[in-house]
Amino acid sequence: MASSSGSLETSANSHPSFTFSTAHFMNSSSFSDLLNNGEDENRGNRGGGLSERISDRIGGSGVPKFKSIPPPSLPISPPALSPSSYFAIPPGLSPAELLDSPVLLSASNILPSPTTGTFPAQTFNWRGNSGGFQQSIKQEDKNYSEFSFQTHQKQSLFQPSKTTIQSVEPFKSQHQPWDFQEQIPKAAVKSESCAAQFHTFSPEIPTLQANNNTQNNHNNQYSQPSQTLREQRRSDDGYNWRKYGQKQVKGSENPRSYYKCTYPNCPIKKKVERSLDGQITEIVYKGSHNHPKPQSTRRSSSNSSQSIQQQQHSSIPQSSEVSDHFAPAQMADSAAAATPENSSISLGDDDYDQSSQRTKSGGDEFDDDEPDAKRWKKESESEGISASGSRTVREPRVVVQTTSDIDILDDGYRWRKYGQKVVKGNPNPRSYYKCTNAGCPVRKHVERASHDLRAVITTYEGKHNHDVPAARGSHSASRPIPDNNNNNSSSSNNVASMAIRPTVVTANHLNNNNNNNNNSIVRNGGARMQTTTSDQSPFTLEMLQNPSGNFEFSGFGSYGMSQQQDQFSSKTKEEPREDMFLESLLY
DNA sequence: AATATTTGACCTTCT
DNA sequence: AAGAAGGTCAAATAT
Repeated sequence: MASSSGSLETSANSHPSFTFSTAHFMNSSSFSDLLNNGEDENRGNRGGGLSERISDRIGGSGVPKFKSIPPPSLPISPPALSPSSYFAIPPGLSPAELLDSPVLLSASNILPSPTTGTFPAQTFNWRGNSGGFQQSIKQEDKNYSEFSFQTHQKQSLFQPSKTTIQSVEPFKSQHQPWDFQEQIPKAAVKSESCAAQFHTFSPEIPTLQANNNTQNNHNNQYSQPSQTLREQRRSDDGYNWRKYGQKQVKGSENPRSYYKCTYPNCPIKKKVERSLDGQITEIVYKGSHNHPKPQSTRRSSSNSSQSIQQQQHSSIPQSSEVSDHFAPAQMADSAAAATPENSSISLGDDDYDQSSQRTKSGGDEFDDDEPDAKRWKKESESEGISASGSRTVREPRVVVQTTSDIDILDDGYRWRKYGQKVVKGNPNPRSYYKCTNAGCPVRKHVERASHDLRAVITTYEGKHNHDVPAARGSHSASRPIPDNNNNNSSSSNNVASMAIRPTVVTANHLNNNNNNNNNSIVRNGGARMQTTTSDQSPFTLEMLQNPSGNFEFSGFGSYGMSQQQDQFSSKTKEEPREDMFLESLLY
């Protein structure tokens, strides 16, 4: 969900086993730690931190430079973990098997998304070393890792908002499971899409394994710089990319290249770091494609859009099964667009279909790492919200709604998550959303209070220029049209005139905070924002937990598997989870 | 000529 | 407030 990060990683040193872990959000301290770790990750500790850690993990076997992101599993897993939160897959057992296993997700200590109330995913640390190859898919969303994997046919899947796939080049001679045409072998691929929420992932993991067996040969190619960059760019994931920048990032000798999908208006971007010898050390996807994969690629037809379509279709049912909170329209959208989030870790086909990002995840587009604030700013500029600077105003991004990046918030409007970031002063990630209505400039971001995870702070920016979308859920239908920001005339139109006075508002159990909250303006990078906080108690974390402190798995199921929604599931359709867990805090 | 890449400058955010 | 860092732009250059 909104902010979760997940990881799927195989480490060279580890035994041939897979470890799945769930984030333990209930423990605020650990949660904070987790977040902090994530933040560090974003901050660019890439330089040494990760490498060192990796080296440690690999036993100093000379894992070359490979930057970045620390294995999410570490940070995510608090020392004192409930045995139930982890489980190892014995050698010989493939992830696929696990995926089909009814066992899986024993959600524990998971904190629901502030916006959707859905549970952030479970961290999914997957370590395997078939041959000492190390790779990882992790989310940079640092916060919670969420990695989607199918536990059961009807189990929900989680996908990382940001997914990173890392591999260590040193293992050239060893098994290298994934055949990333972009020389990904020693690369880290992560998705920054912020969105990611419940996504299907099932097919991918198995594929990875399969590839593992068949792609050893390909590994060699990675070490061969013969392939031109252009070829690589076009082939890697089936999409066409245009490089628009390159920077030398601090802490690494490897230059980082910035790419944009060449498809018109496609918002996805990716960052690729290559070692001096040209090998990719890290790939970070941000956002999601709003179009199908180009048909013409050097890839085999099997990898073409058709297969993608199929893949997507296959995932849709799962999504629907899993997440009631996704509206039909969203589901449809998800089907139409091949997005990292949707494809999740589709490392399957020879291409790891996207970043498979997430998400974040990032979902996203954002990232984490991504200076969401910056993005926020820039997007605002592009939409004329607050143009500043001499730069040319960019056109509004074309946003494609996907199941992964859209949330229907309790305020009745449809929101698309476009970013997430851990902001200073609060280890909890702030999710960024924008109204999906075409041309509507309203944005909002939601974050949990640093000192009370149950408290959610929602900040609105702008004013809707349209009515509340047709109700897709019973709630919004009957709900009065909220006017975010504008609950009351005085506050509505002129946010700027509002006094900065954060207030705690008790949200209605069903309707929420609806923005009727007392809005207060909060400075946010110059942008005027209205902050609303909901305080609510109907739902508490405790309610979600079983006596042992873990969330009942059944609770999970309710989110996505049943149309009959219980309190939760019904709520999942709308963001009111904010209300659900609310208790605001602001000063 | 069209398209893609390079690269220095600019912008924003964070410390 | 200033500097550092990351991200993006866009003119210049290359293919």
